[in-house]
Amino acid sequence: MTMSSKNILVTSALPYANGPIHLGHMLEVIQTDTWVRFQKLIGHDARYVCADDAHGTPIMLKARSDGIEPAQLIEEMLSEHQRDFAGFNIQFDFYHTTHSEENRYFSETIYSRLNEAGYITKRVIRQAYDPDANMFLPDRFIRGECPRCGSLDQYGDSCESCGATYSPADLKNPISAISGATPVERESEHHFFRLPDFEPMLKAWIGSGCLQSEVVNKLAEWFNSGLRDWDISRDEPYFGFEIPGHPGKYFYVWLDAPIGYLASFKALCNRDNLDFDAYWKPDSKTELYHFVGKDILYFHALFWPAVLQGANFRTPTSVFVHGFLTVNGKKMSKSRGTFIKADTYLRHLDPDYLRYYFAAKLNNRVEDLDLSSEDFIQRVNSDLVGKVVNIAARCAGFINKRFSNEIGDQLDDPDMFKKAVAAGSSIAQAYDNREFSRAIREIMAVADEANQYVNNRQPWIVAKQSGSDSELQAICCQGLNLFRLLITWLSPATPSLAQRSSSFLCWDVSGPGQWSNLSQPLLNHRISEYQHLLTRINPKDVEQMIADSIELESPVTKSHLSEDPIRPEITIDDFSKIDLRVAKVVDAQSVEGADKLIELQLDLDGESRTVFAGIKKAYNPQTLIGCHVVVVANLASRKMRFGTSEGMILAASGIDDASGIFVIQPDSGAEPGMGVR
RNA sequence: GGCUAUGUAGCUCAGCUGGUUAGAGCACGGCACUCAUAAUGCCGGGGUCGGUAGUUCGAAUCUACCCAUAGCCA
Repeated sequence: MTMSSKNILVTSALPYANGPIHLGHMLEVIQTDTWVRFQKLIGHDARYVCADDAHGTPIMLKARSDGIEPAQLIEEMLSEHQRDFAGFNIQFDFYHTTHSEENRYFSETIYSRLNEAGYITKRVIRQAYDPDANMFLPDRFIRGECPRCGSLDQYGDSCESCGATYSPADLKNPISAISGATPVERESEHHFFRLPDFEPMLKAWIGSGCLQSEVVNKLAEWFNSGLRDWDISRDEPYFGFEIPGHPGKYFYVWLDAPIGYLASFKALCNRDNLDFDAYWKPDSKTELYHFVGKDILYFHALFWPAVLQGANFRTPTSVFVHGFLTVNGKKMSKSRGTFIKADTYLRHLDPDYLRYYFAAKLNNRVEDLDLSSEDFIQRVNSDLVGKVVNIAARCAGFINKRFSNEIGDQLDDPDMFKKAVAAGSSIAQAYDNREFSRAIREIMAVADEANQYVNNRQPWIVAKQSGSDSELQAICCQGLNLFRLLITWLSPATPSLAQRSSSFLCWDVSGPGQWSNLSQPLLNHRISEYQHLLTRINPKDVEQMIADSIELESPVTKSHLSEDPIRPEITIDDFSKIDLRVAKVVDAQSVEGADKLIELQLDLDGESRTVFAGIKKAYNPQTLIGCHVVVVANLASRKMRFGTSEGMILAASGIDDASGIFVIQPDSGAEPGMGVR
């Protein structure tokens, strides 16, 4: 592939700093890293930046529940994320955080440029507010019953059960997921980005032909339903950047997240003395690509180009969208052990296995990709170890033993080698178009030819014939040069295998521009002693990784008996002093001012009792009416702040009520007044 | 519910603008070889191309409807 060197800036979507990196993140980052490594390998100037997305309500709340400052949380996540990416040999030119001075600068700059150009409007909106936590509630933090199908405990924006979408105000019996309080409506002034102003510009951008067809379809859908203003402000308390001149108002995390691409690149420019404007001015000749998952296409293909244009920056050359990762055919799930963290993977398996597998299955369409354990093991073992590494192994022995590591001065079959080299242009094209699966397929076809070649030439026979040394050397030289081709082509996908191969061959196969040197075979060259370049995947390691990933839905870490041991022995006479009776709940009211108590009116076969029970957290008073319960009928009355309790009802619970409260009810047929013995 | 994708051999996937008996890898069966981490090579079995109807001389490939799966609906 011959072309003049291009300047390319590439990004992956910013991982959110409230949780660990998992294999879903790795799919995108591996795709991006492979593409960038390929661009460097064919001689382009490619830079790859990313950052942690460190703002927003979820991070604020996570920090609060962990009992630390948000700044500390995001700092810890940042180093964890960087460690995981490094473990997979992801070669970022810069990895930053959106909680940085560069990002503050660009967020403010972009906002003020948009504002000066008239692209910001302000208006008052009504929104759910948590009166206990004193904050506005994002949709996801409101839970209640679906207005359409009535399913319980659904999010404020959509129902997981029937798929309905609605606004939080439509939810029945809404509660705040933060405090449990009932949200109230409250007004607030918000800042909006006037997206509809950019419709012509966006259509032109889409028409430039660089987007995937699925993406174009999706965008058309949004255009058809009409563009709307985008709400870009949030009220305090919020972890993020305050909008200058508007105390208490913050930039919405989705505004400053993509701005993190500029900020991270700016930090790279500062470090490496690059010209920032050459990449970001409106008429820039450089290329800019964002790799993102299909879930965030909206932000990258609609808001982001418009925001950039409105703020007088260049727009992306393209946005490359990929699908989701599934594991063994299902969505990743913690209870099935298929929610695999990057860190867990690395404890059991070599990163190149996964990188190769993803490359072998990725294409340039918006399709989900399945990581199937069995397929993974078979594919990696037979392709990488059985085919590719095998070629080096079966030739190296002769060179090491018979020719003191000298590869010799000629190929056995130059035409065949030339033909193999020629396959490189189609492979390069496949890589460049992000059709990695095609690239890998074509590379493996050459590996097959190489193995066929060795089989046909039978070096083990030649080795036994006297006077055939130079023939034997040329055959092995051919094999090793074919191996060099293969490993160079594979190096964007399997960098650590490439590195080990480089030291075996004493030749840097993955250096910048190496792709174009392949037509010149390695001759008169000394290699190293062969050592195994890659071991097969042991299926037990995969099993163990999945076993380590299983998280029990409700881990029972403590036992009730150990926390609350059985008390000293009593006699039957002691027990018979307690008079337990069946009673019917006639009425039940929540007690104003008490967060635990319900006031119950009980009927004991004509006798009426008022009992206060500490079960409000677990029971809705209405649902108790009509139930039969067990009451301690001869317990001395007790005066309480809210009235006198004439008895006590029985309920089961753990020592601290955290694992629930369960009222004891007699089996059907029991009548009020019956004794319990 | 609306929209956008996807559905090809046991598994993972190729099949470009419709054109001869539908392909590859892995898995499976047989043979060969022994240089190589039992790796490699050769041969073979296996699919009514999600379903139905239609357009066409001809459809896995185009159209409509249906089924299943995934996602989006700010």
